[in-house]
Amino acid sequence: MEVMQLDDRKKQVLHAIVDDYVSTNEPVGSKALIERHDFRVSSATLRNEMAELERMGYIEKPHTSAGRIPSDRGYREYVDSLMTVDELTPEEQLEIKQNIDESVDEVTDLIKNATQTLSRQTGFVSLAMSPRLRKSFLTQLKILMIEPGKALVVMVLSAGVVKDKVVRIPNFITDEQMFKISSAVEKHLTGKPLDEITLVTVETSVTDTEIPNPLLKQVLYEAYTAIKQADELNIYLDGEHRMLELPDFSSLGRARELLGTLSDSSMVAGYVNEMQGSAEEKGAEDTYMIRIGQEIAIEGLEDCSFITATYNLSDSVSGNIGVIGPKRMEYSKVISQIDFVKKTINENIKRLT
Amino acid sequence: MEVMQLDDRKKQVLHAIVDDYVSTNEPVGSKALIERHDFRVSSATLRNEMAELERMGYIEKPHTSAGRIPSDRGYREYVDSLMTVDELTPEEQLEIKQNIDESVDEVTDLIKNATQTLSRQTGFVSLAMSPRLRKSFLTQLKILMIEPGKALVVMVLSAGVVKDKVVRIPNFITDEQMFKISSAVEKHLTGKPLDEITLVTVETSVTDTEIPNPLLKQVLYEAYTAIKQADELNIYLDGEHRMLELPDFSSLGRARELLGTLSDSSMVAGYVNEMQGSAEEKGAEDTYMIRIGQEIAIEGLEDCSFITATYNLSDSVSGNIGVIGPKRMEYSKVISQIDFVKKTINENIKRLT
DNA sequence: GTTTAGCACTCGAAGTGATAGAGTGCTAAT
DNA sequence: ATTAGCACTCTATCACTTCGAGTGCTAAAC
Repeated sequence: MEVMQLDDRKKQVLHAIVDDYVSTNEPVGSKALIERHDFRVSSATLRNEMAELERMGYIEKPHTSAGRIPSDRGYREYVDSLMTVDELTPEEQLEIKQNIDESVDEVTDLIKNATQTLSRQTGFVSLAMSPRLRKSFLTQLKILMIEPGKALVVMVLSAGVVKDKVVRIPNFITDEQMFKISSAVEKHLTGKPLDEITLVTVETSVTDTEIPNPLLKQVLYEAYTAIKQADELNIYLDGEHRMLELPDFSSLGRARELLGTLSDSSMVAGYVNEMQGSAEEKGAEDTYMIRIGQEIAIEGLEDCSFITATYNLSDSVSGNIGVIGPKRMEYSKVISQIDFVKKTINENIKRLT
Repeated sequence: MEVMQLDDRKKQVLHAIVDDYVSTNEPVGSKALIERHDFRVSSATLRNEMAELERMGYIEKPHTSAGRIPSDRGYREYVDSLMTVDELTPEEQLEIKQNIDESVDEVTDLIKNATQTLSRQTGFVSLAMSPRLRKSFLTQLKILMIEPGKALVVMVLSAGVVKDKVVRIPNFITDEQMFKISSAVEKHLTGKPLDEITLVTVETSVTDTEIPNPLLKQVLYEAYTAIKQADELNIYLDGEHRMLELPDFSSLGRARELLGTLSDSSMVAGYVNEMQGSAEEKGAEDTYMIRIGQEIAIEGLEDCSFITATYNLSDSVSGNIGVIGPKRMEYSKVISQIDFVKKTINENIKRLT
């Protein structure tokens, strides 16, 4: 595993091996390589090159007398410097557009829709993270009485998103009291970003002395939980069953492990969020995040790759959309698909806001 | 396939065959049967009985030299007249209670929670249908302006359920106008069951002449769609991945087919709803619905059984909760599990309302 | 008339070689 | 540096056998 640049021919060979393995799903040998690509050298030479590539850690053998398959490092090199990403054909673009456009008034539905489309198009599992709203600020907040003991907190956020939550309140609170509380809280919190709102902020927003303090406190606490809940991250996964169609997971054991892992969606959500965080630190906001095989720090996804992109609700509010598929995938194709879906989402969001 | 009552010994034999097959997952032969149960006869006699049971359609052979497995009809007989359903043990009850009780303020979350628990306990796919709200009536309806061109319709229904929907409205509508519309609509619709509210009902609810008619109509139309949407049925499925653990679906083909079918949840929803409808016709409201194998009119679920029970939000508002598992399941156990989960749901709903 | 012992028969599951084929690494010649 | 050639390795596959559980049937026993 030396530290050493790949010369041009090695790059060519690695490129060819990845391409062939992706399309055939069979370890590729020196002879097959010669047949399908015209290298101007013999298979023996290729064998030497391949032996070297293996020593360098880019490819590996399933067993002695088989061809080579790319290692994680091989895929990484391929993704980072070998492949070229093309735009989708107009037909492919149209297909995606048509699948998404029929859509609706709410951003959530739009995203779900897009995620489903993405899964159908790629044949893999797709996922979407809800927008990270912590940077968005409150533009409205109303607490409506529903019945004695029950109220609805409605919040409108700067990104045009509406959230609400039913909360329980003391039975004695009257309509008028609640109206007063609601106005005071709204006045105090409007314009504040969600991540700056704390329980203290909420509690100090009402100075009314008519309402018994313990009751008031309880109402404000509930309002606070509603606000915090609006800030929570949600993940949406789609197309898990498609993984069973892939030869990569045709062994029941692998399939079981994979779907088991994916069934704990909160774990995946946490990981995506972490990835996003570290990407933002590096300032690489608007690009893709690609994790291959072992790079994914989730048990059960060692044979998968993970690609996500970022969609934007507004300047400061964004979410992720992406794909989990087998390592052996057409990276450039999938990336352009995600890219186009992301663009379509962004366009539609503009239409909705 | 004669029409004929089973005599006592045949019932005993069928009972034993189902029990053994369910617990061993292997076709059961005459010898094994003798060993495990003390019939006071020889294996040869059993063989004769089994041959007869086969002629009558209760059991079948996977192939010539194998033991017998129950047919759909055999399971049906077992479920209808052979098995006995016991209560869960206190420990099992406790486990379920603990899993559900940590729960929350909203009915939706309660149901989801219970459904997850049901899947974990049975090891099968579980499902829940949202409450059928068409018989519930509106107790409140408010239309809140969010920003020019956008409003939130909030509905409170008799069963204590809150629904809302963001709608687009003409930009020119002012806050005061909207308030007038909202009050008029609310006044007119309060107390009406959802299924009696039509577009006409909504449109005739406002007689204000200040607002230009086309604008008014558009707002009312949007309000109507919001109400109709509240009425929609939703289904929630959980634990699909658990099916891969079952020996019954260890052939990748079957597993693929099953999960593919389940991924179209609206199809399952439609079927459950249909089942519920026909059960209500027969007046058998408060019992279980059990469908076995081919009885399920959904392609891809031929090897499954389908058991659902009914939970109640109020007298006239109910939903379903249940399980989809392999035909080869411990019916009595699963039924008591569903029963207990259902009871727990009902209790918790009382607490919430 | 029902029950039972006995037996020939069937069929899948599991094990065993044997063979073919793809691929490799190495050596020696170009 | 490249290439031809060859010995070697390993898997996949297929035909073949064996084993055992289970059946249906017949004839005897109760």
